[in-house]
Amino acid sequence: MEIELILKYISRHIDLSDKEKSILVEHVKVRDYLKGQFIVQQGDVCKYESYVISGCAKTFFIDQEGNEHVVMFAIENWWTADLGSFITQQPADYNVQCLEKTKVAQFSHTSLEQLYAQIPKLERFFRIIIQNAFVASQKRIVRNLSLTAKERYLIFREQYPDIEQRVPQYLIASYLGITKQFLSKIRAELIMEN
Amino acid sequence: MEIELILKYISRHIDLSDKEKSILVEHVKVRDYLKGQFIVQQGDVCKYESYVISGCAKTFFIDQEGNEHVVMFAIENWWTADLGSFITQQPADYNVQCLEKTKVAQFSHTSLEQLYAQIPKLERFFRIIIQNAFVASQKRIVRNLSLTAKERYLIFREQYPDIEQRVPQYLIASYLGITKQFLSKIRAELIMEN
DNA sequence: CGTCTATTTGAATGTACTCAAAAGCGGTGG
DNA sequence: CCACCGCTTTTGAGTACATTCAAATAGACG
Repeated sequence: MEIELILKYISRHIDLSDKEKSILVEHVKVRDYLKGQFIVQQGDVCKYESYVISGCAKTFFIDQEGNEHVVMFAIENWWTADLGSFITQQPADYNVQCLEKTKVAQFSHTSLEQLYAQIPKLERFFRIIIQNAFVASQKRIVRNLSLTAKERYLIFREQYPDIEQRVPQYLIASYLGITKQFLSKIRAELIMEN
Repeated sequence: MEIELILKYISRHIDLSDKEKSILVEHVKVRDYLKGQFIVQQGDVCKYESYVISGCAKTFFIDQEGNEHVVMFAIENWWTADLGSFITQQPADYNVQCLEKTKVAQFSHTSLEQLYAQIPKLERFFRIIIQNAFVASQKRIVRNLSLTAKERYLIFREQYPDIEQRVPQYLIASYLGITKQFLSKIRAELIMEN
């Protein structure tokens, strides 16, 4: 069953007894989204932390000029949410929208607080997950500051080959912080070079 | 005593009994650094998570071309470390260097693991701290992608007025991802505008 | 006062952007 | 089967934001 997947994933970081597993399962909602549906909408409070079982979603926001900026992608085994909104229960800055038919396991804010109380080890689990996410986020900042668009694209390609193949190019450009036209030119250059 | 400060800080997020406080204190090392000294050096394993009691430090790295890039600053009540290195106990990517005479409270990797075992609530504490750091990090990515240098500088100024006054301008330029000359020109423009 | 470091200013250049238009590509219906 | 539609990607010309290099000022400290 698909819920086994998330238990297995959590068990990579902490040990769970059968009882704890069943408590967990009670608090998880598995939900299916169609391509184009929103898991989180800018302005709404982010109700869930969502673990992607299958499919793919983008986190993005629209700036003052109306331009879309992709903050991150989430595929299988990734977490997605507007964490800032989830933590504070204030309106979200970001949208999370499915790019494919997507199946997620969701924890609500109250469920998660109850789970933390009943299974304190989960604090550890999420600490580790977020720690890793933070380290990755810092690395991305560093790359954005020190590398050219071309170098960033090459790193993205080798780091997320799965994502590159599943997502339209203009969204990757947005994630990299460049225009779709410029990414196209970078790609043309790369082809020339070989 | 200065160690009270960190206990007070931790108590903002979790309740600690007197016994727990004393366990904590046993595992914390307070250490003084002079201006210019390194808390972490690129290539070494990052041994401590350091909580800044007083003073100021920069996290930076040197790229292939030999240019310095400031990743973050840490002042009073901030944590600093190469977290990636600390977690994995692999060589650090970053340097942490004091910009002033700096007093920190340090947790070693083994101390922290022992503390997690003895005071599981600390998992919660660090989860919360890192969660907030992650959210801030994501926001910075977004700003770097969607705003001009001038806008980013204005936000930095209002967000970290303390840091701006204590740190040389060329380091702020580096943090913002621009050259020192360009920051100088932005400042000239801003003065014109008023 | 002189030296060292930090900041400012200016000119030439480069990287990435905007706007506009063309080409490619997948699906749908005649 | 091909023609057309909508959407994505490519190409080109002109522009803007930020950089490099060089030199001049300004500040800090002994």
